[in-house]
Amino acid sequence: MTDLKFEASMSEYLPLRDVVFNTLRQAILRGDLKPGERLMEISLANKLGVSRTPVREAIHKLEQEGLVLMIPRRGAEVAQITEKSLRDVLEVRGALEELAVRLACERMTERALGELNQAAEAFEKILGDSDITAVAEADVAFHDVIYMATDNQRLIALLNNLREQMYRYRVEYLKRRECHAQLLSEHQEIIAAITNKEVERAVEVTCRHIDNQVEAVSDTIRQL
Amino acid sequence: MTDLKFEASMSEYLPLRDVVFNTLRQAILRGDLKPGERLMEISLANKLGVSRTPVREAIHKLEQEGLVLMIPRRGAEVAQITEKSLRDVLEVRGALEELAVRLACERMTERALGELNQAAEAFEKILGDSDITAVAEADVAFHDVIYMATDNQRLIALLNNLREQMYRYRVEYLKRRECHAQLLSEHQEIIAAITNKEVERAVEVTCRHIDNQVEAVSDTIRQL
DNA sequence: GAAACTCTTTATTCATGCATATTTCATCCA
DNA sequence: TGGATGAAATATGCATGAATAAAGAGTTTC
Repeated sequence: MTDLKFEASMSEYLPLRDVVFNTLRQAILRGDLKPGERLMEISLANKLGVSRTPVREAIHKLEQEGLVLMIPRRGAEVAQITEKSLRDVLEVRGALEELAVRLACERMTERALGELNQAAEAFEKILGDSDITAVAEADVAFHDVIYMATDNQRLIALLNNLREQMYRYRVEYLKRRECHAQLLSEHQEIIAAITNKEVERAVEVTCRHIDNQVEAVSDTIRQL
Repeated sequence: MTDLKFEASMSEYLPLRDVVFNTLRQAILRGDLKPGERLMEISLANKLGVSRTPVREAIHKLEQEGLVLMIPRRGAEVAQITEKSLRDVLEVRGALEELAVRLACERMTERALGELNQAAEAFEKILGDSDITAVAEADVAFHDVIYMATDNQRLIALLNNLREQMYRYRVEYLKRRECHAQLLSEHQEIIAAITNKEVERAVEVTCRHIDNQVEAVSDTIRQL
Protein backbone atom coordinates (compact mmCIF):
# COMPACT_ATOMS: atom_id res chain seq x y z
CA MET A 1 0.00 0.00 0.00
CA THR A 2 2.69 2.43 1.00
CA ASP A 3 4.67 1.09 -1.89
CA LEU A 4 1.95 2.00 -4.33
CA LYS A 5 1.65 5.47 -2.92
CA PHE A 6 5.38 5.85 -3.15
CA GLU A 7 5.34 4.70 -6.75
CA ALA A 8 2.62 7.18 -7.55
CA SER A 9 4.45 10.09 -5.99
CA MET A 10 7.58 9.09 -7.85
CA SER A 11 5.81 9.07 -11.18
CA GLU A 12 4.78 12.66 -10.54
CA TYR A 13 8.41 13.69 -10.61
CA LEU A 14 9.44 15.59 -13.72
CA PRO A 15 12.90 16.99 -14.29
CA LEU A 16 12.88 20.76 -14.17
CA ARG A 17 14.05 20.85 -17.79
CA ASP A 18 10.86 19.07 -18.83
CA VAL A 19 8.69 21.41 -16.84
CA VAL A 20 10.34 24.36 -18.55
CA PHE A 21 10.07 22.57 -21.89
CA ASN A 22 6.33 22.07 -21.48
CA THR A 23 5.85 25.63 -20.32
CA LEU A 24 7.67 27.11 -23.30
CA ARG A 25 6.00 24.70 -25.71
CA GLN A 26 2.58 25.73 -24.48
CA ALA A 27 3.57 29.38 -24.73
CA ILE A 28 4.58 28.93 -28.34
CA LEU A 29 1.54 26.87 -29.33
CA ARG A 30 -0.82 29.29 -27.60
CA GLY A 31 0.84 32.18 -29.39
CA ASP A 32 2.13 33.88 -26.24
CA LEU A 33 5.58 33.61 -27.78
CA LYS A 34 5.27 34.75 -31.37
CA PRO A 35 7.24 33.55 -34.41
CA GLY A 36 10.55 35.38 -34.65
CA GLU A 37 10.59 36.28 -30.97
CA ARG A 38 13.93 35.67 -29.31
CA LEU A 39 14.28 33.19 -26.48
CA MET A 40 16.94 34.42 -24.09
CA GLU A 41 18.21 32.10 -21.40
CA ILE A 42 18.73 34.63 -18.66
CA SER A 43 15.47 36.47 -19.11
CA LEU A 44 13.44 33.25 -19.32
CA ALA A 45 15.27 31.80 -16.34
CA ASN A 46 14.39 34.85 -14.28
CA LYS A 47 10.79 34.81 -15.44
CA LEU A 48 10.40 31.14 -14.57
CA GLY A 49 12.40 31.34 -11.38
CA VAL A 50 14.98 28.73 -12.34
CA SER A 51 18.59 28.79 -13.44
CA ARG A 52 19.82 29.01 -16.98
CA THR A 53 20.66 25.32 -17.25
CA PRO A 54 17.16 23.83 -17.45
CA VAL A 55 16.03 26.67 -19.72
CA ARG A 56 18.92 25.95 -22.02
CA GLU A 57 18.13 22.25 -22.14
CA ALA A 58 14.45 22.97 -22.80
CA ILE A 59 15.32 25.27 -25.69
CA HIS A 60 17.50 22.58 -27.24
CA LYS A 61 14.64 20.14 -27.03
CA LEU A 62 12.31 22.65 -28.65
CA GLU A 63 14.79 23.06 -31.46
CA GLN A 64 14.79 19.34 -32.15
CA GLU A 65 10.99 19.40 -32.16
CA GLY A 66 11.12 22.09 -34.81
CA LEU A 67 9.39 24.74 -32.75
CA VAL A 68 12.41 27.01 -32.37
CA LEU A 69 15.32 27.90 -34.63
CA MET A 70 18.81 28.07 -33.15
CA ILE A 71 21.77 29.93 -34.54
CA PRO A 72 25.11 29.09 -32.93
CA ARG A 73 26.51 31.82 -30.72
CA ARG A 74 23.45 33.96 -31.37
CA GLY A 75 20.65 32.21 -29.59
CA ALA A 76 17.22 30.87 -30.32
CA GLU A 77 14.00 32.27 -31.67
CA VAL A 78 10.50 30.92 -32.20
CA ALA A 79 10.40 29.26 -35.61
CA GLN A 80 8.59 31.07 -38.38
CA ILE A 81 5.96 28.97 -40.05
CA THR A 82 5.94 29.77 -43.74
CA GLU A 83 3.55 28.32 -46.26
CA LYS A 84 6.43 26.25 -47.59
CA SER A 85 7.39 24.80 -44.21
CA LEU A 86 3.76 24.01 -43.56
CA ARG A 87 3.45 22.27 -46.91
CA ASP A 88 6.51 20.21 -46.01
CA VAL A 89 5.01 19.17 -42.71
CA LEU A 90 1.68 18.29 -44.25
CA GLU A 91 3.16 16.21 -47.03
CA VAL A 92 4.95 14.11 -44.46
CA ARG A 93 1.98 14.01 -42.18
CA GLY A 94 -0.29 12.86 -44.99
CA ALA A 95 1.98 9.91 -45.76
CA LEU A 96 2.21 8.92 -42.11
CA GLU A 97 -1.51 9.29 -41.45
CA GLU A 98 -2.10 6.99 -44.39
CA LEU A 99 0.33 4.47 -42.94
CA ALA A 100 -1.31 4.80 -39.54
CA VAL A 101 -4.78 4.09 -40.79
CA ARG A 102 -3.54 1.13 -42.82
CA LEU A 103 -1.86 -0.37 -39.79
CA ALA A 104 -4.88 0.43 -37.65
CA CYS A 105 -7.13 -1.50 -40.03
CA GLU A 106 -4.81 -4.42 -39.74
CA ARG A 107 -4.15 -4.36 -36.00
CA MET A 108 -7.08 -2.68 -34.28
CA THR A 109 -8.47 -4.79 -31.46
CA GLU A 110 -12.14 -5.00 -30.49
CA ARG A 111 -11.38 -3.07 -27.35
CA ALA A 112 -9.68 -0.27 -29.27
CA LEU A 113 -12.58 -0.13 -31.68
CA GLY A 114 -14.85 0.46 -28.71
CA GLU A 115 -12.63 3.31 -27.55
CA LEU A 116 -12.72 4.76 -31.04
CA ASN A 117 -16.51 4.84 -31.02
CA GLN A 118 -16.47 6.41 -27.58
CA ALA A 119 -14.02 9.06 -28.73
CA ALA A 120 -16.19 9.86 -31.73
CA GLU A 121 -19.25 10.20 -29.51
CA ALA A 122 -17.37 12.43 -27.08
CA PHE A 123 -16.27 14.55 -30.02
CA GLU A 124 -19.85 14.92 -31.20
CA LYS A 125 -21.01 16.00 -27.74
CA ILE A 126 -18.28 18.60 -27.42
CA LEU A 127 -18.91 20.06 -30.89
CA GLY A 128 -21.83 21.96 -29.46
CA ASP A 129 -19.61 23.68 -26.91
CA SER A 130 -18.24 27.10 -27.45
CA ASP A 131 -14.83 26.09 -26.18
CA ILE A 132 -12.66 25.54 -29.24
CA THR A 133 -9.78 24.16 -27.22
CA ALA A 134 -12.02 21.37 -25.96
CA VAL A 135 -13.04 20.55 -29.52
CA ALA A 136 -9.39 20.39 -30.57
CA GLU A 137 -8.58 18.10 -27.66
CA ALA A 138 -11.47 15.79 -28.45
CA ASP A 139 -10.27 15.57 -32.05
CA VAL A 140 -6.76 14.79 -30.84
CA ALA A 141 -8.17 12.08 -28.57
CA PHE A 142 -10.01 10.49 -31.49
CA HIS A 143 -6.94 10.32 -33.66
CA ASP A 144 -4.83 9.12 -30.73
CA VAL A 145 -6.91 5.97 -30.56
CA ILE A 146 -6.06 5.26 -34.18
CA TYR A 147 -2.41 6.02 -33.59
CA MET A 148 -2.24 3.69 -30.61
CA ALA A 149 -3.80 0.90 -32.63
CA THR A 150 -0.84 0.95 -35.01
CA ASP A 151 1.31 -0.51 -32.23
CA ASN A 152 4.24 1.45 -33.65
CA GLN A 153 5.89 3.72 -31.10
CA ARG A 154 8.08 5.47 -33.62
CA LEU A 155 5.11 6.32 -35.80
CA ILE A 156 3.09 7.57 -32.84
CA ALA A 157 5.90 9.85 -31.72
CA LEU A 158 6.33 11.32 -35.19
CA LEU A 159 2.63 11.91 -35.71
CA ASN A 160 2.31 13.62 -32.35
CA ASN A 161 5.18 15.89 -33.26
CA LEU A 162 3.84 16.75 -36.71
CA ARG A 163 0.43 17.45 -35.33
CA GLU A 164 1.98 19.81 -32.84
CA GLN A 165 3.64 21.79 -35.60
CA MET A 166 0.25 22.92 -36.89
CA TYR A 167 -1.50 23.32 -33.60
CA ARG A 168 -1.31 27.10 -33.66
CA TYR A 169 -3.25 27.28 -36.91
CA ARG A 170 -5.47 24.35 -36.29
CA VAL A 171 -7.37 26.23 -33.64
CA GLU A 172 -8.15 28.94 -36.18
CA TYR A 173 -9.44 26.27 -38.51
CA LEU A 174 -11.74 24.81 -35.90
CA LYS A 175 -13.26 28.22 -35.24
CA ARG A 176 -15.07 27.87 -38.55
CA ARG A 177 -18.17 26.13 -37.35
CA GLU A 178 -19.30 25.21 -40.83
CA CYS A 179 -16.51 22.60 -40.97
CA HIS A 180 -17.66 20.81 -37.86
CA ALA A 181 -20.37 18.71 -39.46
CA GLN A 182 -17.94 17.56 -42.12
CA LEU A 183 -15.33 16.65 -39.52
CA LEU A 184 -17.84 14.56 -37.67
CA SER A 185 -19.06 12.70 -40.72
CA GLU A 186 -15.47 12.01 -41.75
CA HIS A 187 -14.77 10.57 -38.33
CA GLN A 188 -17.76 8.28 -38.65
CA GLU A 189 -16.74 7.22 -42.11
CA ILE A 190 -13.28 6.38 -40.84
CA ILE A 191 -14.75 4.27 -38.07
CA ALA A 192 -16.95 2.42 -40.51
CA ALA A 193 -14.06 1.74 -42.85
CA ILE A 194 -11.80 0.49 -40.07
CA THR A 195 -14.55 -1.65 -38.58
CA ASN A 196 -15.11 -3.36 -41.91
CA LYS A 197 -11.39 -3.53 -42.61
CA GLU A 198 -11.90 -1.59 -45.83
CA VAL A 199 -8.35 -0.35 -46.01
CA GLU A 200 -8.54 1.63 -49.22
CA ARG A 201 -11.68 3.44 -48.20
CA ALA A 202 -10.17 4.30 -44.81
CA VAL A 203 -7.08 5.65 -46.54
CA GLU A 204 -9.15 7.69 -48.95
CA VAL A 205 -11.21 9.31 -46.20
CA THR A 206 -8.15 10.01 -44.10
CA CYS A 207 -6.38 11.72 -46.98
CA ARG A 208 -9.44 13.85 -47.62
CA HIS A 209 -9.57 14.63 -43.91
CA ILE A 210 -5.99 15.90 -44.01
CA ASP A 211 -6.38 17.75 -47.30
CA ASN A 212 -9.27 19.76 -45.91
CA GLN A 213 -7.00 20.96 -43.17
CA VAL A 214 -4.25 21.83 -45.61
CA GLU A 215 -6.61 24.16 -47.44
CA ALA A 216 -7.97 25.79 -44.32
CA VAL A 217 -4.65 26.21 -42.59
CA SER A 218 -3.01 27.60 -45.72
CA ASP A 219 -5.76 30.20 -45.91
CA THR A 220 -5.14 31.10 -42.30
CA ILE A 221 -1.44 31.56 -42.87
CA ARG A 222 -1.94 33.78 -45.91
CA GLN A 223 -4.03 36.10 -43.83
CA LEU A 224 -1.11 36.85 -41.49
CA MET B 1 39.75 38.09 -50.33
CA THR B 2 40.26 38.38 -46.61
CA ASP B 3 36.50 38.41 -46.31
CA LEU B 4 36.23 35.08 -48.06
CA LYS B 5 38.86 33.55 -45.87
CA PHE B 6 37.10 34.87 -42.81
CA GLU B 7 33.83 33.41 -44.00
CA ALA B 8 35.49 30.08 -44.59
CA SER B 9 37.07 29.96 -41.17
CA MET B 10 33.75 30.86 -39.61
CA SER B 11 31.95 28.04 -41.33
CA GLU B 12 34.45 25.65 -39.84
CA TYR B 13 33.28 26.56 -36.37
CA LEU B 14 31.19 23.92 -34.64
CA PRO B 15 29.94 24.19 -31.08
CA LEU B 16 31.69 21.76 -28.81
CA ARG B 17 28.39 20.05 -28.05
CA ASP B 18 28.06 19.18 -31.73
CA VAL B 19 31.58 17.85 -31.92
CA VAL B 20 30.87 15.61 -28.95
CA PHE B 21 27.51 14.65 -30.47
CA ASN B 22 29.12 13.58 -33.73
CA THR B 23 31.83 11.69 -31.90
CA LEU B 24 29.40 9.73 -29.75
CA ARG B 25 27.06 9.13 -32.69
CA GLN B 26 29.89 7.66 -34.72
CA ALA B 27 30.94 5.54 -31.77
CA ILE B 28 27.44 4.12 -31.45
CA LEU B 29 26.95 3.52 -35.18
CA ARG B 30 30.37 1.89 -35.52
CA GLY B 31 29.56 -0.33 -32.58
CA ASP B 32 32.31 1.01 -30.34
CA LEU B 33 29.58 1.78 -27.85
CA LYS B 34 27.36 -1.27 -27.65
CA PRO B 35 23.61 -1.40 -26.99
CA GLY B 36 22.90 -1.27 -23.28
CA GLU B 37 26.24 0.31 -22.47
CA ARG B 38 25.93 3.21 -20.05
CA LEU B 39 26.95 6.71 -21.06
CA MET B 40 28.35 8.50 -18.04
CA GLU B 41 28.91 12.21 -18.25
CA ILE B 42 32.03 12.42 -16.12
CA SER B 43 33.81 9.49 -17.67
CA LEU B 44 33.00 10.59 -21.24
CA ALA B 45 33.98 14.16 -20.43
CA ASN B 46 37.35 12.99 -19.18
CA LYS B 47 37.87 10.72 -22.17
CA LEU B 48 37.07 13.53 -24.61
CA GLY B 49 38.90 16.20 -22.67
CA VAL B 50 35.91 18.50 -22.20
CA SER B 51 33.60 19.37 -19.35
CA ARG B 52 30.36 17.66 -18.49
CA THR B 53 28.15 20.35 -20.06
CA PRO B 54 28.75 19.65 -23.76
CA VAL B 55 28.67 15.90 -23.10
CA ARG B 56 25.36 16.29 -21.36
CA GLU B 57 23.92 18.30 -24.23
CA ALA B 58 25.20 15.80 -26.78
CA ILE B 59 23.57 12.93 -24.89
CA HIS B 60 20.25 14.76 -24.86
CA LYS B 61 20.47 15.22 -28.60
CA LEU B 62 21.25 11.54 -29.07
CA GLU B 63 18.20 10.69 -27.02
CA GLN B 64 15.96 12.73 -29.30
CA GLU B 65 17.51 10.99 -32.29
CA GLY B 66 16.55 7.67 -30.75
CA LEU B 67 20.10 6.38 -30.41
CA VAL B 68 20.20 6.45 -26.63
CA LEU B 69 17.66 5.82 -23.92
CA MET B 70 17.53 8.16 -20.94
CA ILE B 71 16.05 7.42 -17.55
CA PRO B 72 15.66 10.46 -15.29
CA ARG B 73 18.08 10.55 -12.38
CA ARG B 74 19.69 7.36 -13.63
CA GLY B 75 21.48 8.34 -16.77
CA ALA B 76 21.67 7.29 -20.36
CA GLU B 77 22.50 4.10 -22.18
CA VAL B 78 22.88 3.11 -25.82
CA ALA B 79 19.44 2.11 -27.12
CA GLN B 80 18.78 -1.55 -27.66
CA ILE B 81 17.56 -2.35 -31.13
CA THR B 82 15.00 -5.09 -30.92
CA GLU B 83 13.29 -6.73 -33.85
CA LYS B 84 10.14 -4.86 -32.88
CA SER B 85 11.81 -1.43 -32.77
CA LEU B 86 13.43 -2.15 -36.10
CA ARG B 87 10.11 -3.15 -37.61
CA ASP B 88 8.65 0.13 -36.34
CA VAL B 89 11.43 2.13 -37.95
CA LEU B 90 11.15 0.29 -41.23
CA GLU B 91 7.40 0.67 -41.48
CA VAL B 92 7.78 4.41 -41.14
CA ARG B 93 10.76 4.51 -43.42
CA GLY B 94 8.92 2.58 -46.11
CA ALA B 95 6.08 5.08 -46.12
CA LEU B 96 8.45 8.03 -46.26
CA GLU B 97 10.64 6.52 -48.98
CA GLU B 98 7.52 6.01 -51.02
CA LEU B 99 6.56 9.64 -50.49
CA ALA B 100 10.08 10.73 -51.38
CA VAL B 101 10.16 8.90 -54.67
CA ARG B 102 6.72 10.21 -55.57
CA LEU B 103 7.80 13.78 -54.93
CA ALA B 104 11.09 13.18 -56.71
CA CYS B 105 9.23 12.04 -59.83
CA GLU B 106 7.20 15.19 -59.70
CA ARG B 107 9.95 17.68 -58.88
CA MET B 108 13.26 16.28 -60.11
CA THR B 109 15.13 18.77 -62.27
CA GLU B 110 17.28 17.87 -65.28
CA ARG B 111 20.32 18.82 -63.30
CA ALA B 112 19.38 16.56 -60.38
CA LEU B 113 18.70 13.73 -62.79
CA GLY B 114 22.24 14.11 -64.05
CA GLU B 115 23.55 13.90 -60.50
CA LEU B 116 21.46 10.80 -59.94
CA ASN B 117 23.05 9.07 -62.91
CA GLN B 118 26.48 10.12 -61.71
CA ALA B 119 25.76 8.75 -58.24
CA ALA B 120 24.60 5.44 -59.70
CA GLU B 121 27.77 5.19 -61.80
CA ALA B 122 29.92 6.01 -58.79
CA PHE B 123 28.08 3.32 -56.85
CA GLU B 124 28.78 0.75 -59.58
CA LYS B 125 32.48 1.62 -59.61
CA ILE B 126 32.79 1.29 -55.86
CA LEU B 127 30.93 -2.04 -55.74
CA GLY B 128 34.10 -3.73 -56.86
CA ASP B 129 36.02 -2.38 -53.88
CA SER B 130 36.56 -4.34 -50.76
CA ASP B 131 35.74 -1.41 -48.54
CA ILE B 132 32.18 -1.91 -47.36
CA THR B 133 32.02 1.51 -45.74
CA ALA B 134 32.67 3.11 -49.11
CA VAL B 135 29.86 1.07 -50.66
CA ALA B 136 27.50 2.18 -47.91
CA GLU B 137 28.45 5.80 -48.42
CA ALA B 138 27.94 5.59 -52.18
CA ASP B 139 24.52 4.09 -51.59
CA VAL B 140 23.71 6.90 -49.17
CA ALA B 141 24.85 9.44 -51.74
CA PHE B 142 22.57 7.93 -54.37
CA HIS B 143 19.52 8.12 -52.17
CA ASP B 144 20.46 11.59 -51.00
CA VAL B 145 20.03 12.88 -54.55
CA ILE B 146 16.49 11.54 -54.53
CA TYR B 147 15.82 13.01 -51.11
CA MET B 148 17.09 16.43 -52.16
CA ALA B 149 14.85 16.37 -55.22
CA THR B 150 11.78 16.23 -53.00
CA ASP B 151 12.46 19.82 -51.96
CA ASN B 152 11.02 18.97 -48.56
CA GLN B 153 13.41 19.73 -45.71
CA ARG B 154 11.31 18.05 -43.08
CA LEU B 155 11.15 14.83 -45.09
CA ILE B 156 14.87 14.89 -45.76
CA ALA B 157 15.66 15.31 -42.08
CA LEU B 158 13.38 12.44 -41.08
CA LEU B 159 14.73 10.08 -43.72
CA ASN B 160 18.29 10.81 -42.73
CA ASN B 161 17.44 10.05 -39.14
CA LEU B 162 15.61 6.81 -39.92
CA ARG B 163 18.41 5.65 -42.15
CA GLU B 164 20.80 6.27 -39.31
CA GLN B 165 18.82 4.03 -36.98
CA MET B 166 19.70 1.02 -39.10
CA TYR B 167 23.19 1.94 -40.04
CA ARG B 168 24.76 -0.56 -37.67
CA TYR B 169 23.01 -3.48 -39.30
CA ARG B 170 23.10 -2.13 -42.80
CA VAL B 171 26.82 -2.66 -43.00
CA GLU B 172 26.33 -6.32 -42.18
CA TYR B 173 23.80 -6.53 -44.98
CA LEU B 174 26.18 -5.01 -47.51
CA LYS B 175 28.82 -7.56 -46.64
CA ARG B 176 26.78 -10.14 -48.53
CA ARG B 177 28.21 -9.63 -51.95
CA GLU B 178 25.48 -11.60 -53.64
CA CYS B 179 23.08 -8.71 -52.98
CA HIS B 180 25.22 -6.17 -54.77
CA ALA B 181 24.09 -6.94 -58.29
CA GLN B 182 20.48 -6.69 -57.23
CA LEU B 183 21.10 -3.36 -55.50
CA LEU B 184 22.65 -1.98 -58.63
CA SER B 185 19.87 -3.11 -60.92
CA GLU B 186 17.29 -1.66 -58.54
CA HIS B 187 19.09 1.65 -58.61
CA GLN B 188 19.02 1.65 -62.39
CA GLU B 189 15.37 0.72 -62.44
CA ILE B 190 14.60 3.59 -60.08
CA ILE B 191 16.47 6.00 -62.32
CA ALA B 192 14.57 4.78 -65.38
CA ALA B 193 11.23 5.13 -63.63
CA ILE B 194 11.97 8.62 -62.37
CA THR B 195 13.32 9.71 -65.75
CA ASN B 196 10.11 8.61 -67.45
CA LYS B 197 7.98 9.94 -64.62
CA GLU B 198 6.49 6.49 -64.10
CA VAL B 199 5.46 7.15 -60.54
CA GLU B 200 3.88 3.80 -59.73
CA ARG B 201 6.78 1.83 -61.09
CA ALA B 202 9.23 3.97 -59.12
CA VAL B 203 7.22 3.40 -55.96
CA GLU B 204 7.05 -0.33 -56.58
CA VAL B 205 10.80 -0.66 -57.05
CA THR B 206 11.55 1.50 -54.04
CA CYS B 207 9.30 -0.59 -51.81
CA ARG B 208 10.99 -3.73 -53.04
CA HIS B 209 14.35 -2.08 -52.42
CA ILE B 210 13.39 -1.39 -48.80
CA ASP B 211 11.74 -4.77 -48.23
CA ASN B 212 14.91 -6.55 -49.24
CA GLN B 213 16.71 -4.69 -46.52
CA VAL B 214 14.04 -5.51 -43.98
CA GLU B 215 14.60 -9.20 -44.60
CA ALA B 216 18.35 -9.01 -44.48
CA VAL B 217 18.58 -6.77 -41.45
CA SER B 218 16.04 -8.84 -39.54
CA ASP B 219 18.17 -11.90 -40.19
CA THR B 220 21.20 -10.06 -38.92
CA ILE B 221 19.45 -9.06 -35.71
CA ARG B 222 18.23 -12.56 -34.98
CA GLN B 223 21.76 -13.80 -35.14
CA LEU B 224 22.82 -11.59 -32.20
C1' DG C 1 26.14 63.31 -44.04
C1' DA C 2 27.60 58.63 -44.37
C1' DA C 3 30.76 55.04 -43.53
C1' DA C 4 34.05 52.91 -40.50
C1' DC C 5 36.14 51.95 -36.28
C1' DT C 6 36.23 51.22 -31.38
C1' DC C 7 34.37 50.59 -26.98
C1' DT C 8 30.66 48.92 -24.25
C1' DT C 9 27.04 45.93 -23.39
C1' DT C 10 24.81 41.66 -23.65
C1' DA C 11 24.18 36.67 -24.37
C1' DT C 12 25.93 32.37 -25.37
C1' DT C 13 29.25 28.74 -24.48
C1' DC C 14 31.70 25.97 -21.61
C1' DA C 15 33.57 24.86 -16.84
C1' DT C 16 32.78 23.77 -12.21
C1' DG C 17 30.58 23.49 -7.52
C1' DC C 18 26.94 21.80 -4.57
C1' DA C 19 22.94 19.13 -3.28
C1' DT C 20 20.31 15.07 -3.84
C1' DA C 21 18.87 10.70 -5.53
C1' DT C 22 20.46 6.16 -6.65
C1' DT C 23 23.37 2.30 -6.31
C1' DT C 24 26.47 -0.64 -4.16
C1' DC C 25 28.52 -3.01 -0.68
C1' DA C 26 29.16 -4.36 3.88
C1' DT C 27 27.04 -5.55 8.11
C1' DC C 28 23.55 -7.43 10.92
C1' DC C 29 19.62 -10.18 12.04
C1' DA C 30 16.40 -14.01 11.43
C1' DT D 1 22.56 -18.80 4.31
C1' DG D 2 19.27 -15.42 2.73
C1' DG D 3 17.36 -11.14 3.14
C1' DA D 4 17.06 -6.64 5.15
C1' DT D 5 19.22 -2.44 6.80
C1' DG D 6 22.24 1.35 6.53
C1' DA D 7 26.22 3.98 5.21
C1' DA D 8 29.57 5.29 1.68
C1' DA D 9 30.37 6.09 -3.10
C1' DT D 10 28.87 7.66 -7.42
C1' DA D 11 26.24 10.15 -10.94
C1' DT D 12 22.79 13.15 -12.18
C1' DG D 13 20.36 17.62 -11.78
C1' DC D 14 20.56 22.36 -11.10
C1' DA D 15 23.07 26.72 -10.11
C1' DT D 16 26.57 29.86 -11.05
C1' DG D 17 31.11 31.72 -12.62
C1' DA D 18 34.46 32.91 -16.35
C1' DA D 19 35.59 33.61 -21.14
C1' DT D 20 34.37 34.79 -25.81
C1' DA D 21 31.85 36.31 -29.59
C1' DA D 22 28.24 39.13 -31.42
C1' DA D 23 25.37 43.33 -31.45
C1' DG D 24 24.81 48.21 -30.63
C1' DA D 25 26.07 52.95 -29.48
C1' DG D 26 28.84 56.66 -29.97
C1' DT D 27 32.73 58.92 -31.93
C1' DT D 28 35.77 59.97 -35.58
C1' DT D 29 37.12 60.63 -40.28
C1' DC D 30 36.56 61.36 -45.16
